[in-house]
Amino acid sequence: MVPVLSLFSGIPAEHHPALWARMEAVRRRYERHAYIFLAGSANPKCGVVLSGSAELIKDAADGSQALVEQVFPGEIFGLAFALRQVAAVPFSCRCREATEILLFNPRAVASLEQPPCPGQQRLLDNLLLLLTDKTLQMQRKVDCLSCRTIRERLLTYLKGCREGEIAFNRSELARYLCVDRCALSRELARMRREGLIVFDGRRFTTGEGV
Amino acid sequence: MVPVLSLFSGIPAEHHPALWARMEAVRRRYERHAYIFLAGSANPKCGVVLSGSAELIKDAADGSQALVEQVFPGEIFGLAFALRQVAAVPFSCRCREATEILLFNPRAVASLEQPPCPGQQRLLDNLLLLLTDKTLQMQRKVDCLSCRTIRERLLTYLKGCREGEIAFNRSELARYLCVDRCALSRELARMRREGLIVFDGRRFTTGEGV
DNA sequence: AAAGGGGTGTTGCAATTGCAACAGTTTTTT
DNA sequence: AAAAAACTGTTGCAATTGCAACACCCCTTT
Repeated sequence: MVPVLSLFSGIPAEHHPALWARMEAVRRRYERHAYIFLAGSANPKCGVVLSGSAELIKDAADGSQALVEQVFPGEIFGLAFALRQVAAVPFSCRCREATEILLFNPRAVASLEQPPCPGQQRLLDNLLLLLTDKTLQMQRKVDCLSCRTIRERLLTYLKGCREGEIAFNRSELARYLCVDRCALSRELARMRREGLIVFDGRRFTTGEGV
Repeated sequence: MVPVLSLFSGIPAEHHPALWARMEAVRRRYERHAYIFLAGSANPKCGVVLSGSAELIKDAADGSQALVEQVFPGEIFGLAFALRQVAAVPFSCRCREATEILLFNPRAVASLEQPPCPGQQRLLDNLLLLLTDKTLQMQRKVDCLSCRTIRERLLTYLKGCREGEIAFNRSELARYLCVDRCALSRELARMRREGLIVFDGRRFTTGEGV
């Protein structure tokens, strides 16, 4: 249970059992390609990835499946929707591999109506930080999508990647940037030809380095 | 100070002064078109609009100024960036009119290192909800930008508007959807001709009603 | 009355993109 | 080993979009 650290960080282990109960936490296993929830679900729970990984998929009218984001161990998903008890989540959550998830009700953590458990305040604080990071991550995505050309989107995306290795394969990258895979491939070749970027598989280097 | 309600909701007025001190809150007035902060600023504070309104602007390489979002009385901005002490905010914040802002340090609210003031826990809770709403708002924007054609972007945007009246004028809408204003205008006329939507100024009606 | 600023709609043209069809590669399954 | 599935790159063509230039409207200022 190592990767839940960020959620429980700073909370002594002896308080965890009571908190789990308070959170209405449930542990679940899913197989590869299994759906944790489908678009349109009401009142989804919030999830933390314990092991494996998942992806949030938004189905478009034209049949394309945009990749909202990927979720890795220690990261959460669905927090905002669970807190606001949204009537219909706008995306589906699918496991990319065999995956273990901790589902819980964040409203129970935020609720001040019952007397707080030891550590609950700290848990709330951790939730705030996790949501903050999600917001920043989403902001980076908006930055990418705000660009009008594939080239700018790509450069903006690469600027946000510290390491040379990106988290997506080609078709995933196209779905994340919401562009046609073939057009992305064409533009990549063009940029390489112009000396703007160097890449091999998932490893990218821009002209400036980094 | 009515519109700050969501931030201070549920907290008795007698606790406000101590909380203000704890938050390092400062009240500021700005004129129309004044900048509250510029893109690239470090460690920005978080703001709540007391009166007036502001907009977050992202400057693109090509000179276009995308409209990240608008902020109205009672709403916050910059929360995630302030909480994470981001080194360079990716957008500027500019007042759309004469505006009063309450600037504060959300880290002081979230900090558990000092003994909490009365009401601080509730304030933290309110912050979490405000950030949640921002996240959902951002999610709607990503939904719009995930669409590849102006028509789909527009329909997605309109679906998210309960009332018939939208919050933007034409050029603001184009900047929000990250499309050329003229192309937007052209597409609007086309959709009207096809009977897809009816509109007059800021008032829109889609084929299905709503 | 004239001038300036800001918002809106129209349109021709060039550039970018999506689409589709295809081929090559690697990986997984049978 | 053969077959199937998945990923990647290429390219012609049609559709959409951005750009630029223009005209019109409304309002405020000079």
